[in-house]
Amino acid sequence: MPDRTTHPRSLRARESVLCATKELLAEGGLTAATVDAIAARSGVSKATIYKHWPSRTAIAAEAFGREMAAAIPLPDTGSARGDLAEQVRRVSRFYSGEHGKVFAQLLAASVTDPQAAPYFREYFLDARRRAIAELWQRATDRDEVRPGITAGTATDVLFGPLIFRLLTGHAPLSEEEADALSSAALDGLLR
Amino acid sequence: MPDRTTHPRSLRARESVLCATKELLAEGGLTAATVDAIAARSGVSKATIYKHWPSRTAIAAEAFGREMAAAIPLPDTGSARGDLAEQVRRVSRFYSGEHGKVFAQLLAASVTDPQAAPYFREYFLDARRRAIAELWQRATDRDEVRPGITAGTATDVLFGPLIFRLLTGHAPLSEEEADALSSAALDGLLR
Amino acid sequence: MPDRTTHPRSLRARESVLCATKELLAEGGLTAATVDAIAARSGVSKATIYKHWPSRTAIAAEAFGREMAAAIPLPDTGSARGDLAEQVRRVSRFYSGEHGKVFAQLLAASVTDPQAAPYFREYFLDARRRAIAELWQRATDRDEVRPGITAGTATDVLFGPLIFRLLTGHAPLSEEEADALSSAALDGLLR
Amino acid sequence: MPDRTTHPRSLRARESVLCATKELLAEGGLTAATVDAIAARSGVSKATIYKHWPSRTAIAAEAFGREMAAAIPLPDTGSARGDLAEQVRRVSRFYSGEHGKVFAQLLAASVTDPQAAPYFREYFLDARRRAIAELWQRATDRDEVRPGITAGTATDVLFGPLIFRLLTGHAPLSEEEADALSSAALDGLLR
DNA sequence: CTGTAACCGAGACGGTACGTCATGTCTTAGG
DNA sequence: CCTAAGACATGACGTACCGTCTCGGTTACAG
Repeated sequence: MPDRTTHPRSLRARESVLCATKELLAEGGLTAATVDAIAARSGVSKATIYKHWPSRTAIAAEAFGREMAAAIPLPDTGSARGDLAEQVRRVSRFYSGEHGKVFAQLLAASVTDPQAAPYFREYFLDARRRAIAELWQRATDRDEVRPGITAGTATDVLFGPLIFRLLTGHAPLSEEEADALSSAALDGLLR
Repeated sequence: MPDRTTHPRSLRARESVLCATKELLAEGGLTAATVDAIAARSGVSKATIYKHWPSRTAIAAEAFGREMAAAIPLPDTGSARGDLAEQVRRVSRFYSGEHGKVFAQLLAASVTDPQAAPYFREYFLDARRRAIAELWQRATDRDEVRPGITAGTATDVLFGPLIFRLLTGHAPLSEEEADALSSAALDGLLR
Repeated sequence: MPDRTTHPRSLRARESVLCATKELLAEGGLTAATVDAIAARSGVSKATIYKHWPSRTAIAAEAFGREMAAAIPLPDTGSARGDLAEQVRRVSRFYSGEHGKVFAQLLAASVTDPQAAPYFREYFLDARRRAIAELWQRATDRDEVRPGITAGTATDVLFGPLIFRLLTGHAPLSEEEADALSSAALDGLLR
Repeated sequence: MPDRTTHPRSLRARESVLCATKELLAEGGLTAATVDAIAARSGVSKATIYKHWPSRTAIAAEAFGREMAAAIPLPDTGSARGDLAEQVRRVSRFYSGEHGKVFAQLLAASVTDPQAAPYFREYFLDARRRAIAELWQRATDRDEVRPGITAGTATDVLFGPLIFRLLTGHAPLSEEEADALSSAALDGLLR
């Protein structure tokens, strides 16, 4: 976890590193975001980098996650079903774009690198899950959900399929496919 | 893809390599299945190995996939819903065990290593998907499925959530959770 | 040493190999004359090649030596001094050309590869030494030589410097230099 | 060329490598001085080694050359002829010993490996040539040399024959032979 | 304003694995 | 029987990136 040092120099270093990493990720994916490359471009030394993050994957997760934080705003269509379907569509679109590749690489790297997993979770999953939980709460309040289904279950049933496809590439991530998936899933989740 | 040479020496080499890899995977996961380690244990030289497979991940995918091929037999409970729920339970159990870790590493590695992806697909996804497609066909024949839902969609909605949890570890893969997921999913997939 | 098999197939194989090697040497020096390359170009299998020669260097020595056999004809200027000086000039010219590089590589390889040394000696040194010995005999007959100097000594004093320069490249192999060397050497060898 | 970094860590690494290489050369000749072996024995990683030297031959040249630097002290017999003859005898003795084999391997390797040639030249030839040039200067000062003969020519005529014999092994390097060669050569070089 | 202690950049380093290359041996099938 | 074709073990190569470390110079803050 970031130690959020408040020393001004530390702050500057953190900022430079995250910015450089963001650029490198955009240019060549996770492969290009070598620690050496990050150090070279950011002007921050490797020693300093390792004082702030436990591994390269962690840096990448934070850099990319920060950038993506507001990339997918929560929809508000008036109905829970509409909101959730729209959210699936948006996430699918995000995954199928250039960013999707980096996201997949990051997720894959987090499997291998246990030190980075918390970063990935913090900067990607938690925010996303909280967002969905909010939509789910709305739906619950409107009494649209089937009884006994938790927000966690709903999230996994709705977005797990997208992740699955993103990682294996066994099926497309088009809008139609996203709708088909969300439609099937929502039939089981909502009344 | 394997060239399935029928040359007897090639066969022996292939066999040794896959067997050694299987052992290494069992002992230390994908990390331990180094090309050097595989070469050392199998008695097959690195040069020969690289004549048969494009990368270490490809070897591991084939070795592990072959072993896992019959690990999850198709259930036959009499009803489509029962079959699919049971299959989700079995896959979940598989993922949550020791093998699950290796499977996750393999899936993650396939994201990074494009040369290995086809191997992973061939030895894991395709067989599994065919199995599900068969169950789905049974269900269709019994007129239990909701109209317009393809076997592919069903597969992803049922198993995507498991994969999602396996990779991120954000939620457990217990039997109860598996049932909760399959129950919600099946409500949307079947009549 | 070549076993000079007289079986017609063996002869054809030998011929093909030597010819292919000659071409490869001309194109890319000793480096290019890989056993695999020789086998591929000659259409003779590696097993057969190794039945006729003990190592790649041996093949190259024979192939190149055969070609170079008549490359430097013995001069006949009328005087021993003239003949020897001219011979030094010719050998120097040979060394400084494209062939010189290959010759140097071959000599170098023979140092490392003891199996090839006899081949190198047979196809290069012996013929050359015999030629010089002949010139030396002529000189002796004409009573031009200083007493007590053998043909062997003369050969080494005359040509050793050229070889030295060829190998280390520390000094040029121009005609002037050759004349300077032969002049100095001959002053010590002849009356 | 060595970068002669004054960084203390670099110095330590350089020293370890050269020392380990020296030992390996003594034990098994150039063949034994593998980069892997050097790295293993010196405790310096291969990556670091390749940061300091362009090739294994270069390391060997420096390590061996440094050791041999003072192995052949310049004689001072009072006369130029005596000095030079004695020097030829000493060099011949050096070549004919155990070190001679390594020297020959090194010279041969420098032919093949152009990156190592400068190292070989720097650590062997240049020092040696400078030494001879000094003797030659003494001789010139005493007015013992024939006119028009440079130190370079003298060096090659005196030592080329030894190198020639060392490499091809076509004739012995005994003391008598050395004297015969130097005698013949000096008759042509000095008054 | 200045001393001093923390901090930093630069980058060398050991380590581990990678994927490639050429050698010389050995096997198989075919003429 | 000898061959072409080529698979194989061996062993070294040179490269990449990781994460640690050492060094000497800066910076920031306290006295």
